Amino acid sequence: MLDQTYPRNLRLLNSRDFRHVFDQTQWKVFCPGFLLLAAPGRTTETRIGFVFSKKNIRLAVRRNRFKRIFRDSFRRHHHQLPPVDILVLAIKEANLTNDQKLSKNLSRVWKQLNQRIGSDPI
RNA sequence: AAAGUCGGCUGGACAGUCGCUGCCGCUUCGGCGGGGGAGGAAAGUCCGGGCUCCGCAGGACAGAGUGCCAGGUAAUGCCUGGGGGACGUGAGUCUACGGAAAGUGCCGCAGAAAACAAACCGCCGAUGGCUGGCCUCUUCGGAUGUCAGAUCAGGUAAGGGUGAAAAGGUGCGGUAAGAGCGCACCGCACGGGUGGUAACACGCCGUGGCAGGGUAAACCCCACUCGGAGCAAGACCAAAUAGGAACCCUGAGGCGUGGUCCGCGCUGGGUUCGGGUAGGUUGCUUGAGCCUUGGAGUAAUUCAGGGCCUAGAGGAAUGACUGUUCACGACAGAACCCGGCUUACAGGCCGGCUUUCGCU
Repeated sequence: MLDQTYPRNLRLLNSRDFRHVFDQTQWKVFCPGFLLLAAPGRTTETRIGFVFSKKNIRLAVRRNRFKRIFRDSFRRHHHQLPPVDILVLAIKEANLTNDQKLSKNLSRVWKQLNQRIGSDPI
């Protein structure tokens, strides 16, 4: 049975975690509307965090929705990924995408991230 | 039935699988099970409170807000009822609704004139003058009277015309023509009376021929209200590092220089305490609460009895997928909590009332 849960230790929890990813960014992956930054993990787990500003996604409903789609996809795929810390940034084009497009893109995104890490190891 | 108007409700449903989260129970501390988990606007943050801290807010000035009356409320700029005004056949809707007789500013175009009024066209020309006819008188120059004409002085504001607005309207009298000039009725102002808690109303009485443009969401004047900051408020626990205080120990110590000693240079260790950063706990959901029955009140609301506990996260949960189904699903996500207002909103449902038409 694959581990598809999403407990607390798979999330970036405080500003130190976030600062770490920003300062130590080693891999980047684009996804329409979003930019993923990744850095070597500070723990033995693969972790994820979000920076969605009101400036880029105006409605709170849409911000929540995108996070949930990301989180759900992440909990299904995180077992494929090495222990890195991932940060998802929303950019202005996030307004142009929608739920279906995003969830479609995501399985490709994880694969792409895995390749980047494989070709440029820690 | 159609059109309209006012008010209220609702905001896909069901099942399965995989997740998240706080609560309860069990636990071999790995987890397992159970039952909770966004809104009518959670939104804008525009008002009013509770709560917390600063503080103790007395006066003056400034500033902001409110502005018909009564009631409701913890409170309000909100709500309910009432009054005035405007709109609509009507149900109803709208109303920032104190003061223009304290002062200042502004008022396009048109028009003769836009404010201690004035007089373009028009009307009149009684009165004073001018010209002519006639009567009477005559000192033969004229004088008096009367009639007519022109309209010089002048009178007038009814009519025309301009405008949103030009010193109230209609009628009769009056006059040279006119005019509140006089009178009647309507309107207006003031005083009184009656009704109403009051705003205010009156087919009531009296007095006065009669207020003198608009604009105060322009300045302003008047009356009333307002201490400041906000849950990142505030309270508690508290590493590591640096620094501080007190006490104790050492000062023949330790480190450096040096081959070693002397010498020279620099100062240490321990315990406790308070402040306090990261971080954690709390504030954090039982409340001006919801449902229901009955009473008071036109209503807002309130009183009494019974029942219920209904999100509480924290880089921030409430989601994803699959199937069935229907009217194919709008606006939109809690962040200390309430009461309002405002704005957004696919559909659907219910009720009151009005107008028109049809039937009995």
